[in-house]
Amino acid sequence: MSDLPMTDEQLDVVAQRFRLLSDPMRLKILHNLREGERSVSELVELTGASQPNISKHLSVMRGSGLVNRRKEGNQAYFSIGAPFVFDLCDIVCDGIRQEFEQKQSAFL
Amino acid sequence: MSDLPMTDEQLDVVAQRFRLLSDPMRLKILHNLREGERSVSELVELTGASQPNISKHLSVMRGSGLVNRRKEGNQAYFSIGAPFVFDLCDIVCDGIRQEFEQKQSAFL
DNA sequence: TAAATATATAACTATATAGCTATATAGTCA
DNA sequence: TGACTATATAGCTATATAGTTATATATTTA
Repeated sequence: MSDLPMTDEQLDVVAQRFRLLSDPMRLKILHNLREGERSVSELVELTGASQPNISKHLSVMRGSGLVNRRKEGNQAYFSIGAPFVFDLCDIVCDGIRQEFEQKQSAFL
Repeated sequence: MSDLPMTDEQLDVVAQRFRLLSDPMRLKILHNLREGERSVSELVELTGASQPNISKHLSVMRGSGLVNRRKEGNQAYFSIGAPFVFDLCDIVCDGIRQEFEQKQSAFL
């Protein structure tokens, strides 16, 4: 988002990206991929979600390049496709932390 | 989002933050606040949205500290409350750009 | 080949929310 | 005071989508 005006189309694309990251289960999946690739069934076990649910989230994220898929036998291994998501999450987490600190300090 | 496991509550908070940024009109408002504070009616004019719509978005973003409000007489001036949102947008925009370049290069 | 396993998809339901219209609230100025 | 302006909110509708169950597809193995 530069200082230049942005078109509505550009804003839509960016908003859609943020929307992908606005679901706790998708964040949970991404978090579990942080250490390396995982099969669908591994992610099902790690997250506690249903298999169709996980497959759907992976499909959506794959469509935007957020994750990659590697098929091996009858399994599908997914991995992080856009490492910058962790930068985003770190920034958000820092922001949340700072906000808590500000709220805390208001009571000192 | 560290390497440590995250609780479901933490994931919810982070997801909610991303959700705030997942709407084109809110991004448009934030973009228009980049150069400095604006009144509600200025934002109405700049964005082309309705006044209740703008007020609602501002209210939501204010609730999460994304924008600040300063009242002066009859008017309410809003400004950026969390500058890191622009870092987030820049990262997303870079990611989108890179993706386009990759897709382009696949046709060379 | 049949049975079992892994993943994907379809159809549905429930929920969240963006934007609308109408109205309320609050400040300014005659 | 009353008329006017700026902002906020309430109630509604339409839409998007997360999660479910059932089923399809595809691969492995007996």
